[in-house]
Amino acid sequence: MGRGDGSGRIVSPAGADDSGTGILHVDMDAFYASVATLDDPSLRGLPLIIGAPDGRSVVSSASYEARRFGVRSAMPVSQALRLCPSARIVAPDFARYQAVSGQVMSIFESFTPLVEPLSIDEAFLDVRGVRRLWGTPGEIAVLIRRRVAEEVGINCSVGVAATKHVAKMASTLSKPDGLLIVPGARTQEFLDPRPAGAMWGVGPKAAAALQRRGIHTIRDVREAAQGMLERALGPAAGSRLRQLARGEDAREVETERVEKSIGHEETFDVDIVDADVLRAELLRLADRVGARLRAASWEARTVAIKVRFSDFSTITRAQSLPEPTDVGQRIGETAAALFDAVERRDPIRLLGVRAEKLQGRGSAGFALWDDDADRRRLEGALDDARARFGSSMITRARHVGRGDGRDGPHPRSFGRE
DNA sequence: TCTGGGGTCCTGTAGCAA
DNA sequence: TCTGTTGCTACAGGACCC
Repeated sequence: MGRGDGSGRIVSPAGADDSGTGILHVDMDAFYASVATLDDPSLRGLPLIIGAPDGRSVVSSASYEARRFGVRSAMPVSQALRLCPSARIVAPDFARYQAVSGQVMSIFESFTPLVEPLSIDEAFLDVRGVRRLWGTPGEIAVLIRRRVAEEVGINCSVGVAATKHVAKMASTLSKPDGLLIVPGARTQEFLDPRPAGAMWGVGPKAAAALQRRGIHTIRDVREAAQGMLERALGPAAGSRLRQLARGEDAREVETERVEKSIGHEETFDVDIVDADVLRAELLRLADRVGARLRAASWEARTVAIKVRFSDFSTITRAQSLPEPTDVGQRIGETAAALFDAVERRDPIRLLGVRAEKLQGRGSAGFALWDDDADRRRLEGALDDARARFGSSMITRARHVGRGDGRDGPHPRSFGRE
């Protein structure tokens, strides 16, 4: 089956049976690399790696030409270059990806209002109610693929099925530039022979836990005793997986999604020991988190920090606040206090600050604050932060994902496609 | 070989109150 | 008053997703 490089691709013939379906999963092919090629046609046909060329960055996306060499997302760029020395490295341009994503999502919404963006480059569509307007789900999938190619200039793959889970699996199998339809009545026949690890939500750990119990295929999952699955994966995941293996997936396409946390983290070019430098870095991250909270009119009830040491071990610490806040200084003070309470003093490669348990502030922006004292305090804090951290007192890794200084609203995930 | 960044969800544990 | 149970919340860690 699909290994990310297009091998094992399965597509449906024209006019294939689409009875009993209604959910589409549309996924852009090698999205970042496709946008790079769109903007610079001389890159077409070349192995491309989207990522920073140096530091500790990883591959955000790779063209299919690069994937044939074994290059994969999330692989260190240095390793990717060893596998494919001829690859061209292209720096990511997230603002551009966002713009192209907007174009694509608009096309989806011209077919149905029931669009659930999953990330910058993929979405679920419920087309059950628009049959009279546009045709059957299979016909709509063909139209969408054509329009995305003609109007945006990039390829996408579409899975058509009765449920989100099966549609998602189908689009993965059809990549690149494919369409795979799984008629409702043939859902089980489609699922049964596929590896358990191909199921959405089964990562390497869960797949290994299943393998150890002799569960290799989705049929094995379906036939396994509920108790055994729950022991292997926990009660929630065990029971959910069994349902998915039976083709049962009642999740609707949801158009509204509420963010639950906002955070920033940074990996340094070199590991840092100096506590003052680290504290300053925490305050800088907290300032950015506060700015995003205010931009979104959210307040956070909990502040969490993440510390990754030189040996890659990672700890998190969190503390709830007496009162919710969107002020960077308050978040920074809490983060610094959490950091000071960490006893381990090994060199640190990454720091992160996250605002959790978000709640609406009920008003947007600075101007609506009615408390002048708060406003002066924030301005003072910002001035202080600018004075203290305005200059580049430490070197940081070049960022492949967000964390490049551009704050603002963004979809659920932005770093990798 | 040396592992980014931004998220969500789940589980286990501990403390607290009824 | 003490003990055990139950339920809730907070916190830490980990798996997973793109």
